[in-house]
Amino acid sequence: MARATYHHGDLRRALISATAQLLATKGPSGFSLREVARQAGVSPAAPSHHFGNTQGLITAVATEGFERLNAAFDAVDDDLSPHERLVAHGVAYVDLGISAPGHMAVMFRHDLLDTDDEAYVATAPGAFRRISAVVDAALAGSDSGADRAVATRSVWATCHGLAHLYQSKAASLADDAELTYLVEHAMSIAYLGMRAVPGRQA
Amino acid sequence: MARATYHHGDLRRALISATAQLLATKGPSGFSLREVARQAGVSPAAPSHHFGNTQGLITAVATEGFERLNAAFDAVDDDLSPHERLVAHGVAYVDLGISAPGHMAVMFRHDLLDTDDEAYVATAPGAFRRISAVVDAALAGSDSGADRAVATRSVWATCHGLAHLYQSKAASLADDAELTYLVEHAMSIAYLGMRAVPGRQA
DNA sequence: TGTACATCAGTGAACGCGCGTTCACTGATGTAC
DNA sequence: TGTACATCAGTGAACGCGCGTTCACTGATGTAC
Repeated sequence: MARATYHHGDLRRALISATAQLLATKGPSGFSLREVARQAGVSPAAPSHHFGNTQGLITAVATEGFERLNAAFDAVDDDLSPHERLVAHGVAYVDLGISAPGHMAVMFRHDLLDTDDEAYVATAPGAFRRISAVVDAALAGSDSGADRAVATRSVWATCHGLAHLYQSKAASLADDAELTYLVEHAMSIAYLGMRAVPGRQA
Repeated sequence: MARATYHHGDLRRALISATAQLLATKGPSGFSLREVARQAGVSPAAPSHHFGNTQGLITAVATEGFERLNAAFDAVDDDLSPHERLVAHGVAYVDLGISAPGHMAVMFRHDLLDTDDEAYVATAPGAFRRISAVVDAALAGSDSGADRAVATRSVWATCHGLAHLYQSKAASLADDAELTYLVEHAMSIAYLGMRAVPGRQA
């Protein structure tokens, strides 16, 4: 990856991409600033120049991951039923784990992130808010006694757990299609279950 | 932590404990063999002597984690209803995340483990089998169309996600009691949901 | 009970390595006139 | 259009550090007689 010019052009983006790729293949433990620089074909000092330190670079990757997740959520068809929308959001979540494993690997690693970073703070909470809205819609019109905050976190945890187990190869899933099948059914179980919680009248 | 004798007595156990504690406070990225040796008050070469390398030590911690998880599952009262047993298993799972965060931090980190390790192989799959049995019991007697393998993994992922979000402080849970409350309701949602899946007749 | 000796568990100094970060620098780019 | 100069982006050598692992060693333990 030899550069034609002395200046790179868009080193910031190149470093983020290289980091995501490195995280996907070696995981956070196998990651180093020097290795990223090597992969980007750039001197060892260059990453510090752009991101200050490791934490800054990891945070930039995580933020990009949340941007993609929010975009995927927003791309879900408004005309779907609440049930279908919940399923679609679950699928979007684990799809990110498939298509951007490097990003996913650090998005919730608060030990590696600078959680005060401006761009991160502006992006990350949006994902949770979107899930929350979908769960609200799923509960609307039912006489379910389910606590909305609880239902939201339960859905979130289920998506997160599926993506995580897939990523750690702990779920012994044959392929990506099986994961999609799995999350679809898991979201249906969540939908049916949260609506079936006995209400006040019951 | 000065030793009275030249021989430690039970260095193997001491190293595992020190590792678990270190993992709980600094996470896997902040862990090193030398630091563990330091915490155990032992020379830098001692851990290698017992576990070969980092992977061996981490695998021993993970295996101990699975032993505890299996024991907690087995301690669940047989006389409970299937619904209650499912809830109790979920609680047992996240309780391990609370009481043994260091163990939990590595139990599914296949990138850090030697998954061919004899003790690990003898222990780890048992946890999944126990959850599987509880889900089977929860579905028994219903005309649910839910795929058992799917329901099992969904339950597993939900527990895993809750424990993980709690551990990474991503779920902004006030305290341990709130996590327990959360998992109880999440398991109820799963129970009700998996039984509500339309069957063949529907 | 006492002695000799084999085995075992942990030592500690040493090694080479990759790391993050620094700093004076230099080549490229953009702007003013 | 051409020139001077300021700004910017990335260099590359150097630093000190903590790491995992090695290896000859030594102190403690256990066993045989």
